[in-house]
Amino acid sequence: MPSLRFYNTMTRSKEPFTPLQPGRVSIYSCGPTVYNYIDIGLARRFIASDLLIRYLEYKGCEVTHVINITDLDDRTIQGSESAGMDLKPFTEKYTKAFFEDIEAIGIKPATEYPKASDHVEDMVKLARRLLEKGMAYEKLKSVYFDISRCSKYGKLSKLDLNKIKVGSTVDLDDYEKENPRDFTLLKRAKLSELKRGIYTKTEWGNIQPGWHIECAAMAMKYLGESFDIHTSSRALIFPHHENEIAICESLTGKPLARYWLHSDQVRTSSKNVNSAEEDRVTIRKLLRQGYAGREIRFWLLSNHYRKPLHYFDDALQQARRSLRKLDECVDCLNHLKDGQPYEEIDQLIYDFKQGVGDAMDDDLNISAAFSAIFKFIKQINKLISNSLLDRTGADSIIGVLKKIDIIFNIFNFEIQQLDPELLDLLQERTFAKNQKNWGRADQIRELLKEKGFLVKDTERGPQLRLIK
RNA sequence: GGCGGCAUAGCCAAGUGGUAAGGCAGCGGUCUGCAAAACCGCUAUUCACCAGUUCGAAUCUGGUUGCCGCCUCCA
Repeated sequence: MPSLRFYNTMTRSKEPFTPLQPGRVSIYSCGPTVYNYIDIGLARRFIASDLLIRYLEYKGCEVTHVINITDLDDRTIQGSESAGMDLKPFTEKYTKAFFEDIEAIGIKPATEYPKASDHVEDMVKLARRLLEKGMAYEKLKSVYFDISRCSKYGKLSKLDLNKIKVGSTVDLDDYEKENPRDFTLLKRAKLSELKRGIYTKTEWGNIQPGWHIECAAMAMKYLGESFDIHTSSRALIFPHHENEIAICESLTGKPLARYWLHSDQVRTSSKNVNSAEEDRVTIRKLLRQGYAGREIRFWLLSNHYRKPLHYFDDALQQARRSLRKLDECVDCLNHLKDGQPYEEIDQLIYDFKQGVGDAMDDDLNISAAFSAIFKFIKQINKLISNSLLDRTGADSIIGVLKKIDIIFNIFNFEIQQLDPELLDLLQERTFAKNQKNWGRADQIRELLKEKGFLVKDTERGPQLRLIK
């Protein structure tokens, strides 16, 4: 895949992408912490990795994708306590919700979804190895990573440890580290956790694994010591990914991931979405507001993954209207009967595929790819309105759109099956119209609207469109 | 204080040296009993500002201004 290039956070530049094994790509994505419903910020992260995976598959790669489920950490423990639930049913509830939500927005299931709670032993083993190597130390029954022993620490975030402000976002008094920059691998379980039975017994005492070692353990267990791509959001570069790298690479001496792809955040009125609870825009909330999953998907997809995406009131409405344009064209193609064969059709299709491929090869340039799609749609519409397309041509176009939609999953190719009752109403309206009984015709139009259908009078007779 | 990102039409946004893609909105037209939808057409002499390099700059260099993100156990 010489033409495919990704922006690698590690090198801060676009690099040609070549997988470790030709034709096979291994990807790890930081997963959700299952203590709440996912919001659009988190959803965007998974939309970005979904686009990446779909494009690699479109290019013929076999992709192994691992998304972890963080079901054992401070948030889930606290969340379950406030909810008055045991940890397991609590996290299971939100894990199930997570799967439902990503399915609703058309995200392909990952190959594996390892849970942190099932891998504590692997984490303890990692900590043990780090201690043996002298990369970690135990203090007051917690195990910390010793950053001073890791010369490459900071290579991903390019932070100069001597210049950062320590303690600006964390209360240092809570920890007994030798160096405030060291991070926790295993931390001593709290009294409340011991009472609830949420702890793991080790040679250092009863502990809770830290977040960084969770991802480190699961990534290496499922994808090996070195894999192709690590995806996540930019906000996690420091300290999370830096610490993951520190843990894994000081044990293996190999690069954990060869490419680091980070998506940017979703912002709501200049604030980070992960702010106050009532400000959180969850996928569930949007679905309840009547937006289709595919509309949410299209919107989340609509800006380049490395750029911030702004959420505003009309954003989803705009996405809906854009999709309508695509649907309308597919609808026309589906119903096309006559017309002249268009001789340049193969060239048109070839150029279109080329346009989309060139755009996506360049670090998944979605704007340029969508531009190519809408330009193509416009050309097709023109052919249709000039009767320059025959059934065979229409079929080829539907074929290429279906192919391209492997990447985007935004088209709707379903041919609508209408209820006979609706068809009767439509027929009655046509009859009324022929009788010039406008009152009755408009009345039926209203009635159909109440049933959720819009009447369109087209050249090939009246059509119904579902209002979503 | 440190590190990084961004600035292109009413809004979103592509474009890293050759004369401004695309979407939404707007306007004009076709169709229609009227609508709606759809389709067709139009809509930035100009890319935050100032200077420089160049035959040529949104694109490169220096500076200025404004906005945003991250900075240790919070995912």
